[in-house]
Amino acid sequence: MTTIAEIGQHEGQLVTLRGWLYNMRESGKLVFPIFRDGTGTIQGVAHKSGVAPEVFEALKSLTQESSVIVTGKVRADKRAQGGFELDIEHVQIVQRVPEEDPYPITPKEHGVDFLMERRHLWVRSSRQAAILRIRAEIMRAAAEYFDSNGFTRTDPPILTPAACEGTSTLFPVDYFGEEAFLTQSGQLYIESTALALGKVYSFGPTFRAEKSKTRRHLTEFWMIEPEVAFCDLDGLLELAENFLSHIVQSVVKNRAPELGVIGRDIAKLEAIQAPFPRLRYDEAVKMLNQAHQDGALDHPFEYGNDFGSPDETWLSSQFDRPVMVHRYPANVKAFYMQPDPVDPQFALCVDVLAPEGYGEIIGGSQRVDSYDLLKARIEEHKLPLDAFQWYLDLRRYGSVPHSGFGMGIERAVAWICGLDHVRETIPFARTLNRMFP
RNA sequence: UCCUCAGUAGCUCAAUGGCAGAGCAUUCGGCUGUUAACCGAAGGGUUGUAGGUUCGAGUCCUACCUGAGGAGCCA
Repeated sequence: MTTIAEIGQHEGQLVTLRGWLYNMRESGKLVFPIFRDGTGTIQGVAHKSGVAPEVFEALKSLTQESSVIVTGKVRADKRAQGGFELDIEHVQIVQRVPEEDPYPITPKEHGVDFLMERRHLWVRSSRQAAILRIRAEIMRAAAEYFDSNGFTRTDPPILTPAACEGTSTLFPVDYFGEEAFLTQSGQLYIESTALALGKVYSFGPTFRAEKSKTRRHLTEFWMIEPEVAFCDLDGLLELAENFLSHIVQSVVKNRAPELGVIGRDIAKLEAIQAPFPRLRYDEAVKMLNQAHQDGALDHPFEYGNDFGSPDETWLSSQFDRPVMVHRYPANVKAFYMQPDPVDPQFALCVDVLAPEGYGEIIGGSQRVDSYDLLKARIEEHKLPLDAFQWYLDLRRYGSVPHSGFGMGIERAVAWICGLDHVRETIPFARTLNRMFP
């Protein structure tokens, strides 16, 4: 018993594979069934004269996605896509897909709606399977980076009593007759574990009931968030660039075959090495205004605003590495962000924009550490002070400068894989119009 | 919530207001090296729903439904 991924180690040997029929071509007394087993695909070959009659008939009768156990000899062949072919000797059909109800996803083109409606089957295709393996590597490497750099993983609750930021829309749930919400970020909770353990991170699903209909939005997405005590904005920028470099280089090193399957330009990923370019908000605004004058952007940028989606897309396409834009105007950013002591109009925050036009994948900041300022901010934003008393405790008892960021896994996967929509980056995407399957 | 576009065979798409079509998939037949194989044949339709205009509507009009792309908001 072996797998297609390891087939190269068995050249000339008789092996048994367990899997499914991916596609089949025939030519007279020859059949070319292509098998997949979850680790890859391989083409089998059988001559009518070379195998037992019942084996040849069984192969000819196979329908797409029928499950099989197939035995054959591994042979290197220049004509084969993976370099190897299987000379079939025997096949056992585990379950044959009936032709009156054939597998619906053919090797030809399909529309988005059709495929999303059959996402439970679509994940079997080579391309989707490769994306899911790369996603898994990104998640593994992300956790590995923190685990091996002195961080402790502390998981925040998913059911929460109130909004963390008070702005985004939350999904309400009935909690024994009281209203609770699905978390939209673990940040406030890991600020408290950071003051307990020093360097912490959280990694889990988050939920936002925003009615966003774009290629960058899901209502349920995974976020990895580090939070570090005694860390300022400069320390956070360094953390972000080292973290991202580690993830991308891990994917290049460990998932090269999958990057090949999806046709990703590996040279672009190899260039993702720290340090990353850093831009103050002011400098970014200058670039945007110049771009508008040059006709690259339709609308002039108004100083003091947050960047719009087209602005981010343009900015991020100007660099071959992620660009870190820092010190936005404080009034367009969240209430918990520390003002810059040099000029308090600006917040000590950062957005990391992925290159090739992918835009924001990380948002973070140094947090307000003064009790009085944080309390004033909560009141200014008309947030319920009572609900934030526990959060204010973190500034009552041993407050220290601390910083953290959040990275959306699906946006990172979309960028690293070069995809044009985040719906393909998660096994079952939850979007504004789709909760099925 | 707003703007734009789309909905015809299982799938991807055609059809000037005038006979409902093709490729792929499926079934049958042919082919001893196919690479989204190819060649021949067959079956397969309440044109998203409800109204309206017209001698005649897939096509024009109205409303609704579903989906897609974008804006805002965000990761």
